[in-house]
Amino acid sequence: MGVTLSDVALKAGVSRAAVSRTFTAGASVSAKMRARVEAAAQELGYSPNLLARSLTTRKTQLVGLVSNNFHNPVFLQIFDLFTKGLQERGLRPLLVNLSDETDPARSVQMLRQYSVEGVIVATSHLPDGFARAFRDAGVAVVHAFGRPTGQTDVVGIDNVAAGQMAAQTLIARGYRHLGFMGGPEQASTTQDRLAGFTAAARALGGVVSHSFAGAYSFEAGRAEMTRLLACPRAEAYFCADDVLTIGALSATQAASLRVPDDLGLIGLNDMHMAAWANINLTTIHQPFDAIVSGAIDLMQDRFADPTRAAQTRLFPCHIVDRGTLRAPS
Amino acid sequence: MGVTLSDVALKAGVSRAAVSRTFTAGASVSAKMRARVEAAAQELGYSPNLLARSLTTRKTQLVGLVSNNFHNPVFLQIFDLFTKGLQERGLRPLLVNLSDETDPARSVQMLRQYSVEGVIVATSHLPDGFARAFRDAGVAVVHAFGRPTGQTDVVGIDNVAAGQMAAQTLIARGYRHLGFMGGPEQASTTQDRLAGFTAAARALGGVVSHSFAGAYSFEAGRAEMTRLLACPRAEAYFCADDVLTIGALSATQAASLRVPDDLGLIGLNDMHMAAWANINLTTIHQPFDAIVSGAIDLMQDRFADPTRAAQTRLFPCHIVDRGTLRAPS
DNA sequence: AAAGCCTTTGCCGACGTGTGCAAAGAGGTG
DNA sequence: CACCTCTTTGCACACGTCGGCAAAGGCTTT
Repeated sequence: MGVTLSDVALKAGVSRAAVSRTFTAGASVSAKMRARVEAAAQELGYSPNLLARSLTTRKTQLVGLVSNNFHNPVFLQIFDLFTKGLQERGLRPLLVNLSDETDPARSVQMLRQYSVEGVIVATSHLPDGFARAFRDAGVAVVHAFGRPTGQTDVVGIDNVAAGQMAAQTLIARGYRHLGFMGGPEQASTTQDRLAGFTAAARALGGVVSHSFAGAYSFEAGRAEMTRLLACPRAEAYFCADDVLTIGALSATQAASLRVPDDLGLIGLNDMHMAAWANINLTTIHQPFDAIVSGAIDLMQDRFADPTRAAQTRLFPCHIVDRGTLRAPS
Repeated sequence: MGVTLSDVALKAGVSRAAVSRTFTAGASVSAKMRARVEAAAQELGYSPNLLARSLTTRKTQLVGLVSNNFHNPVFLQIFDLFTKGLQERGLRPLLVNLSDETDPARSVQMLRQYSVEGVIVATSHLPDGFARAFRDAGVAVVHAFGRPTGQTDVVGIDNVAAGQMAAQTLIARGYRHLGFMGGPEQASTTQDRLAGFTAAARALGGVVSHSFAGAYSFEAGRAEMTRLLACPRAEAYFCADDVLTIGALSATQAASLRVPDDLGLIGLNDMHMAAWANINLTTIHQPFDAIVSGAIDLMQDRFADPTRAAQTRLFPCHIVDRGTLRAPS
């Protein structure tokens, strides 16, 4: 257990440097030497210790993958894409669960202790000082699904535009009294989507009301819609997240209202579940694959040039028509 | 960037060893020295490089968290529990997505190169030679949700017993013609649940048929149930996974059958979604928290004693009654 | 065959940290 | 004050790897 460079060198009867060179890309080794070393390595089952290597190369290939939302099913898709994308590029994700109890500062310190080269934060809300702490330490940090600040690399969608798109779609389908159901009020995604939605709806002659669910979760969406249905209600609602929308849909069905005839619903994300036949949500598709690979690209760009200015990459969304909105009139 | 032991030692005017000792638990340092070093470290923003440390201590605190199922929403719950549990104990999960394209052998090599101390495989099917490769390398490996083999540490449930429980429950509710819908036929979980289900049902005078869905997914469950409903059907089905059950439920509703009056359904897992009001699945609860912390315990036990015999820990399940099965007669 | 060039090889000193060992210091006892 | 013991400190080496440097080797050219 734990066969090293020296063991291989000894076995092959060559210097340790020769072995090192056969395992480092772009080093000068003759074919004969390479074959000899590889034979010995094979026999001993050697492969280089990446942690020891990182000590001299200063490259760990380690990346922090940080999220605080392990409840919204959409994040499983996101983790899937990130892990695959990182693996393809030879990077290794160190997964950090930044749930409410855990102190962000501790996570920052931990990731620095492990010499991660980059950090991807997949959260709508970036904890205070989080990005700065990494920047100061020379660690590339990319905020996926965040709000552009000019200070940090951000990849995601234009949430204001997404809100506008929702409003335009509802108006185009003949709804006039519109409602917005957000997630937590302080979430930047909620704020931006609301701003775009309200502005566009008013510009098109719509009437808008809004409210917030306590979390981006099924239960919160269901509870909030249950509350809304007790009052005079809008004709259609834009819910700022699919899982929220599914909750709202459930409340609507419980109230024996028919969707989309009695009430229209449009979500945002187009997570896999939105396409399930018993859910069948009309929703705004968020291009997760583009966002994820864009985030990794941006991180690698920063590896190459740590001093470049912060960059923002926003990808366009589009409507996916299913069963919770009536057809265009 | 990258302040080291030497920097702190220089600043504090002490030896490097003194600094090292202030940051290693259980080392002999006077209070005065500790204060002095900590002040210097604080000022410089020093914290020890864990990768360099691991070179001498041979402890990385790194753990591989391996899964091949990033589609079943239940795994988000599982990742949540694992990341929290590992973090609490000072261990760091390196997340590996073992999807079909990626070669298991490469993942093994990668994890060994990063000197992980342990590997948790959260999959019903363990790739061939996976466990052995780690054992040979002296890496603790625990198979969560696996089938006991005696070769590897396994934590999970008794799937045969779970199948029996499903059968007993259906019989007790007055169903007599029973169906089993598994996931992929070669999955050990499917095989064991089927075996238990069939044996118990027959012992109680039930009549059993069975079939398999192509995957543990909504679409596969829906497709398989759609097929089943075209033939003479059973009175109630045990679906070997909640997400499969939800697919089956969707197919049943599409066929305008009422659940549980026309058809009974029971799932397995009791994932969060099973409790959603518009799903409301009667299902067998799998105690994920116990399984996850049991898996971490077993891994740490093996850190302490690498030579101990392989151990199996199975936790009991229980029925959670909701809306897809009629009440006991 | 000698000279010149380019490739390949080995030596040695990093990288940032832990730890055994011996020296130095502190504190108590006679 | 001398002696002993226990704690604290510093020195030096080790962990597994990379890479600069110079020596050695191979090949072509004159």
